[in-house]
Amino acid sequence: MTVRRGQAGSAPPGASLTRDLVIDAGMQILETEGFERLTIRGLAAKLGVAATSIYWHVGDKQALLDALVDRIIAQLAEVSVRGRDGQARIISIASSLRKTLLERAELVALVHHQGRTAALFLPARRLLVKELAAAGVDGPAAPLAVQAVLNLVIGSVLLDRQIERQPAQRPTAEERLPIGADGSELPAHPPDPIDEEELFRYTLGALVRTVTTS
Amino acid sequence: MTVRRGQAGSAPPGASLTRDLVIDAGMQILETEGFERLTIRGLAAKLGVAATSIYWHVGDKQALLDALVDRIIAQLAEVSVRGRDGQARIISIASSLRKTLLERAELVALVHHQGRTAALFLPARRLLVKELAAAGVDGPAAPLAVQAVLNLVIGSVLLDRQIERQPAQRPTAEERLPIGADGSELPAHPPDPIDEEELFRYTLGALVRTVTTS
DNA sequence: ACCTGAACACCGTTCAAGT
DNA sequence: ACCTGAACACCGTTCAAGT
Repeated sequence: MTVRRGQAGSAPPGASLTRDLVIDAGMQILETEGFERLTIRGLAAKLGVAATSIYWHVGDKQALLDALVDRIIAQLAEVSVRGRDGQARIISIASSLRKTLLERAELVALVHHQGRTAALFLPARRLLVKELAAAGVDGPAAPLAVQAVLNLVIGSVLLDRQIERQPAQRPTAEERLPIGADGSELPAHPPDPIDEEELFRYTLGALVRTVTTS
Repeated sequence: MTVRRGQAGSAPPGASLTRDLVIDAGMQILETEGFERLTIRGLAAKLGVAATSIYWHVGDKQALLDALVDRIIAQLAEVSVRGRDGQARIISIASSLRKTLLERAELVALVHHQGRTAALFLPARRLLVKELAAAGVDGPAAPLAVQAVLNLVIGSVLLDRQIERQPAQRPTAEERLPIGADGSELPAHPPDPIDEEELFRYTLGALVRTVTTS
């Protein structure tokens, strides 16, 4: 529990600015207005102080982003495990992680952009190593299997975010050709919009089956 | 073959500015100095014209990025196919695509950021649909399998780029704990740096085996 | 048709100066 | 210790004006 300031406007009198308050306000801008709108000057205005005060409390913009990413990673650290056998538990870890990250896909994109993906995935990595060991997977193949699952998750989240942002990807002239140049009738895009959830489970299932039976 | 200007400095006299020349120069900045250094003003300076001339020839910055992404997609369209049986050919498509994209990972990231990933993957998608059909995979599972392979590739490329950029991800205090709080001895990061190529082939193999035997 | 400079509304950042 | 305004070096973009 930290002290809260008002949603907008200048600061209430009596509360002095702290590093945490600055980062709180930055997080709020990030979530409500998006990354592009997060500026030092805008952040200062929201707090009712001069832009240079930000530098005193948290440092330059990179330091601000580092602090925000630290907070995001801490928020997204929880992973749940369910299921009886090893396969089900591994799939449950990956699925719950994906679900959590999808709800904050913009923040995940920022974490990734700042090069902190490994830290974001650390709790899930620990769980996966444990579950794989319990399922009898060890030796040099184990870290490979863990990373394969994590890659699947982050790839899925990063792609899903793009699909949300750009529901109908702008087709170029070439893509609008009704029939392939070779005479076949291959549609340029999947005929039905693909269920990303189903797609994820499909690949994950294939991967986990291989991992636990080799 | 298009007319080329000098590497830097002002334009040679006699050659009038065209849209293609502007985009050429933009591409050059993108490749040699990176996305962050690509500015309208810098581009104009490189061409020896006023910044406002860029607007006349190609439009605003979004229009410039669109044109650059179109060109990148055209450049990266080639995909090769090798191998006798269906499994080998599908793996060869995915691997060659990954290799091509990895050589231009920064440009791929831009394409992805601009929401044009689907267009980038269109030629590979066509090939995959064809090969899967030849391998006897059809029905509603086919587009799912195709997209699963493509997701694997783009995920691999986006992650690999991050690893290149940030060889040692900045560890937080919590990550530096030598031993897990539960008493187990799980290393926070994979003990050996993972071979991304091997990782990719591992998941791809699992996926293709599932696709061609279900 | 093509190109210009001036201007506007922004950025991040530094720094000397205040209290 | 904490906060300020002024200033610097940038951005993208618009627009009236030139030829």
